Amino acid sequence: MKSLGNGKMTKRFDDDCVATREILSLVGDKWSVMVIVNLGEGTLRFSDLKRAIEGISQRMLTLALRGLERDGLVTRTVYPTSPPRVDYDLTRLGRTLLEPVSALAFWAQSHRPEIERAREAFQRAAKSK
Amino acid sequence: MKSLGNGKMTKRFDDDCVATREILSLVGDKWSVMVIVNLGEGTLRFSDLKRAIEGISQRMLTLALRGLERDGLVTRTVYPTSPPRVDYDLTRLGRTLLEPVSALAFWAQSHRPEIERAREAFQRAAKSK
DNA sequence: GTGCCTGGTTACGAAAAGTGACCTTGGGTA
DNA sequence: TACCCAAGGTCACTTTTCGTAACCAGGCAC
Repeated sequence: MKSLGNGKMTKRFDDDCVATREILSLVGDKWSVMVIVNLGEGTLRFSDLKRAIEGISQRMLTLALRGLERDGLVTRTVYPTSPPRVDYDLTRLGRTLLEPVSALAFWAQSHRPEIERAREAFQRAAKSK
Repeated sequence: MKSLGNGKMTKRFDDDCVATREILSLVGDKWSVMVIVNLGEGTLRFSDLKRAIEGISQRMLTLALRGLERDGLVTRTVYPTSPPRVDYDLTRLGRTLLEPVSALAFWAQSHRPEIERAREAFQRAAKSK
């Protein structure tokens, strides 16, 4: 993703823009990111993930996992034991995503205070306006 | 974002999980990502962005820009000319986000074919099931 | 049978995304 | 003067998606 070096850009990026956006929206989903980061540690079961990702509901976790599975980022392995047991893992492709996604998560964590300050400042500015 | 090295993880990450998620959802928004990547090139006007980001509507661009402005990632400069002119720029903080976000956009572009193949395979698997 | 466990699915209300029409302020033009 | 345009929005409305709470399957234990 180098600069296009003309100060106007637009055109070259445009071509892939729609498709890229579609893929980004996969990643952009906050739950998916959390799933990927957690699976970066290794295999986890459905209930592990549910516990690990604070605030996620069963449904949202299911949807996130289905999406990731569909896109070939996560594998789903069912053991027909009782009670049933389902393991989730990152695929090779999923692991390639781990690095950029972790970088993003790290950025989010480390710049959180700055962002919170900016939000407060914005609030104040909006109020006094 | 290093491994927690215990194969279970969860706890340490949990603490910041909710807040991190909130910040990720900012970035995760596909339109915001596109705005940031485009502004990485330099100053752009509202209409430049609208043209550059294929498929975005006026309203969605406005909302994305407001969100980014609120979070201190972009600045908005109004020139009271006629017709009015509004410049958008990344802030220092916004530029720190450029690198991880570009990495992600690059990942999305370069793995697009793989993901598309995975989706097709998933479709077929679902159909035959 | 009743209850409990995991890993879901369904039903439904709330919130957000997305769309199209409209507004404003000045300038050009006919 | 009346009309139209351009930039950068906003508003009203429709469609999607999110999120919650409840329920289901099926094996085991009591």
